[in-house]
Amino acid sequence: MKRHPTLEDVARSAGVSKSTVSRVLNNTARISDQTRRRVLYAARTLRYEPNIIARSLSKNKTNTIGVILEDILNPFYSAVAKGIETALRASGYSMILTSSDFDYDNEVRLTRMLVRYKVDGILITPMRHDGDSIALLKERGVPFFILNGRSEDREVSWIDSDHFEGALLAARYLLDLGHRRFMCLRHMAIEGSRLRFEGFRQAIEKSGLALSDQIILGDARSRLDGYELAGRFIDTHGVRELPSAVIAVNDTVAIGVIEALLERDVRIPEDVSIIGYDDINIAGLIRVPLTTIHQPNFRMGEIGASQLIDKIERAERGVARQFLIQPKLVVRDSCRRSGLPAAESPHTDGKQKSATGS
Amino acid sequence: MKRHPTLEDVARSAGVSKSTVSRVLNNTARISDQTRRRVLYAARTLRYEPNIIARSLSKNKTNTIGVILEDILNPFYSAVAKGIETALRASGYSMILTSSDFDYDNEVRLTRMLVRYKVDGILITPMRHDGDSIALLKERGVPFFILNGRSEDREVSWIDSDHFEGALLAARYLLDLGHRRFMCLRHMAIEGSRLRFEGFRQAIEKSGLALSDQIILGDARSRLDGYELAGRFIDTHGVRELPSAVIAVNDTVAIGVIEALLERDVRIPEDVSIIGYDDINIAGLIRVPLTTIHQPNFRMGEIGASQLIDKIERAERGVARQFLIQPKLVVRDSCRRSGLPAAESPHTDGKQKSATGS
DNA sequence: CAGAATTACGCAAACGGTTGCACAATAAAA
DNA sequence: TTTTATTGTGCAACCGTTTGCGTAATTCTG
Repeated sequence: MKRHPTLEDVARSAGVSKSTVSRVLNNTARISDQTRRRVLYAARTLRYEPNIIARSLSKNKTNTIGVILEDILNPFYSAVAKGIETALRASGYSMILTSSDFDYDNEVRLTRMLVRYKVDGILITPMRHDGDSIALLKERGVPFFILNGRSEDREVSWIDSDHFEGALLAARYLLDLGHRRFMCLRHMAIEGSRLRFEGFRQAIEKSGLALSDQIILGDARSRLDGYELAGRFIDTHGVRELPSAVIAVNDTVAIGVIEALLERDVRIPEDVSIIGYDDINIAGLIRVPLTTIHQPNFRMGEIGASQLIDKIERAERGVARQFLIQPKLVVRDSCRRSGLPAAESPHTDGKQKSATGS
Repeated sequence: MKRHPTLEDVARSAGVSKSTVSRVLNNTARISDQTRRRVLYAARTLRYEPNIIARSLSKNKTNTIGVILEDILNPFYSAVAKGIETALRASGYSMILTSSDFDYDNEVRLTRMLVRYKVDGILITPMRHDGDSIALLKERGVPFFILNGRSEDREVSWIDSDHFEGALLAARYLLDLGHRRFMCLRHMAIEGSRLRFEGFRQAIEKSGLALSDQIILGDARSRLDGYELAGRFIDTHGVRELPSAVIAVNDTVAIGVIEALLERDVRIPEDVSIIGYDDINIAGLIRVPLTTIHQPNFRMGEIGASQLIDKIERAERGVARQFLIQPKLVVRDSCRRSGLPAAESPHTDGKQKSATGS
């Protein structure tokens, strides 16, 4: 087992004390040119690399931030992670990336782990804003920032898209296209997803329809969930029971649904319209280019990371900041007017973004 | 600034020494039931969380492994990362995930950073097997494992797919379909990608064609690269100069190419066939389900991580292991026989995997 | 019931850095 | 030339754990 050279080794080799070496390497005091040169030379020849662990212990600062996302396999979160990494790297931080896999206990466990690692701050997509994770962070005074979620507490900072509004946009769009019966794939364990469902419900009820007439399938978070839930529905109720439109809690679920439908020879959008949420980068590239609700994924990661760093470095002095992103409807090819014969599709070229006239 | 409770605090509160607390918490010595209870009680009420940094320094073990991938945005690597995380979590390790963005200097910088962090081991997708990253790791005796790459050194462990063979499969498949002129999007900065190009070259030359007759576009690694390179080609040379088939260094590039072609009203596969590499999870779901070469992404991450842990925990005793994965051709809808009029497409349902009869 | 073995716990050093303070050597001021 | 300020460096404590060693108290043995 080779031992890595330490400050002590460098000091010995340069004939000075540890403190001097430390000060030279960190440029933290006036050192004579002669010693400086000697120290640098020794450090270089020994290929000295400072032990960050020791430094962290001593300075009580790790220059590491912890990230807890719900699912790193979801392209939406990949992009968020990328945004985070970009911002962090620019400020000299690195990240410990973890994924709760939509499991609350996991999330709490990971939070505890990161606290133990003494990360300088945490970026988290919490499943509940009043859960144990947030509570622990508050108690310990660990700076944190909520991604893709929010909090009633005026003291905590977050960035979130307006899920409610986004879902309203989606539902209204389909309603405007004449759809009256929907299949909604929701996921009630996550706050944001619950809000999306609320948006859907409100749109339905405001337009005089009964929520009980809608088909609501539960706990869909991944492509597989969408695939299985939709597939099972058709296989037990038959294709004829399919409503004319599907609203999915996110794009990956939507893609799974599309798979299941196409496999059973249901045409999209001729037979069934479908709308997603997130606008993941491949949303426009799948078999049926997906109409969806856009939120700026990479940017959200970047903002979260830089806000967190701000908070860490300015300590308590800054006030909390909240960002509520207005989602946008992105019309592609997966929706069309209800009851229309399989004629002209409302194909729109490129990424025309527009809001429904409400 | 709140201070986190330390061993000392727990000890004081329980009326014992630090050592005792440590031993109780780690179950590392016989302790009387009475004291144990007192200690546990104190720890619980103080919400004590051990300081991993201090522990790491003391034990000279961080239980963290560093991961350097080329691009976390590429779904192939997302899946690899997921596989890694799964295996690590099962063994009580966590990961620092970083991405070199296909930049060699970045890779070296990140390696150095991870060495400083005193990670117990490193999983790396090195751009060169004889580069500075690997050299540093060897010199320091940091256990490492190469993902998606290999090394001539018998001492180093790696898992890689047989890029050469895979590219051969791809090229032969297209040759068998009657294609004679290709556009190849390659990426020479990465070893694996170079091998893929070599496979392509060999297939071309063995079948009596001239490499110089092929259109070779350089340094494509992302969807955007594919989109721009292909788009630019058409815009300068005209659609008529397009060959009948495209071979892309990976699926994301292939998807970019497809985008560019479709935008310019080139039909796939009627006008141009295209084949990718990696079989990322959405390869079958894009507008034109992509024929590609499959490699087991998640599994590769899992194997890499567990092999690395093995190496770490068994120290020097284990011998190096190499895994060469045989890639498979996955036929979907993006290729068809050359010269065939836009008639019946060779659509195959689902994910039929087959090798070409060579 | 004395001596040996075992049990339960504390002391203090170590891990590898950082940093406040002391102080010698030199330079500037009186 | 003496006093004072400045510069350059070392000493030692500290960050929060783990762990080898020592020892008092308890239990076992014959």
